[in-house]
Amino acid sequence: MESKAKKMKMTPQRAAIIKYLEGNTSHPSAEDIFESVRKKYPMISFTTVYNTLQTLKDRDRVWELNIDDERKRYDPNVKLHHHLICTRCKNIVDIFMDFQLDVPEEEAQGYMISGRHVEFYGLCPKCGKTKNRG
Amino acid sequence: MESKAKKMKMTPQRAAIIKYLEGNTSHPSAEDIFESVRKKYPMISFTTVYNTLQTLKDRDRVWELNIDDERKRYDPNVKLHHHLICTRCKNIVDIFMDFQLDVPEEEAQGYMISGRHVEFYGLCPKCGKTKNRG
DNA sequence: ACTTTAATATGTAATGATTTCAATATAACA
DNA sequence: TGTTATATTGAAATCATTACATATTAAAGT
Repeated sequence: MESKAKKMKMTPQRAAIIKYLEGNTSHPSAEDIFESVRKKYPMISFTTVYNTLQTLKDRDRVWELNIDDERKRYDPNVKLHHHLICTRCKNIVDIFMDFQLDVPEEEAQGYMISGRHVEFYGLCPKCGKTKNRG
Repeated sequence: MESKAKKMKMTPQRAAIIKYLEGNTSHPSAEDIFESVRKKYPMISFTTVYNTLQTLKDRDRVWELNIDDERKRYDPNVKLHHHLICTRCKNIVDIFMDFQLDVPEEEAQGYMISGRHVEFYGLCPKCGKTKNRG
């Protein structure tokens, strides 16, 4: 059984992926990670990227975001925060605000709520300026 | 150019899809819609389901949700509300609460925010009871 | 009712992200 | 240094969704 504490075997590929993610606020996709790590490890495979992401997810070291409708995005910051995505270019930024998000019993319909995430949609400064082109 | 007001041609297939969606709070996937409508219209194609959903989206008559990491889900209720998903069985229920979700200028980083959506994660009553099986 | 026409339905093929699989390689630890 | 469980790789498979070409039809006007 997987657990957060379980040690993970370190490999150069994993180290490179972890290093790329460390402090990264760009919310990269698997492909972004692959392309970046590939510069240093040309032989790395997509499967390794996905495997490593799964391993990190299992250990709560990375957060898989579904906010982008085209692909999954990954966030190494697993502390509670929220996101704002540009609906045009899909750029994502962090929102560190502590919203009051309590759901009254009767609204929760018997669910045991364990997580909450606010998604904001809008246009980034760049896309906001070029609304009518592209 | 598409617009919310633009009339859409009505066909039996579309009528069936719309009827299925009307008042539907199950947040169906495209496949759910396809399987349901197929009972009455065995010849309907998946493409028609997706085309119709696109048409309805363009007219803001349906909301495409990315909350389920496996597939897109559709909600005919386009009035602002939020969602709670069971992380095990992916059942989704509506949360009608008016949270205060204002983002201060400096947090918005120049984005023009146009939408907001709170996603809650948890276990539904049924899955909560069977945590350790399956 | 009949025509016209743009919009829609269909089936099939293509796409793109993600997963599976079998064979090979290697980190960790005795 | 040898053993072994775990990771890496590349190729193929899967699954949701989209694109495309052809046939059909709703809608609007005659």
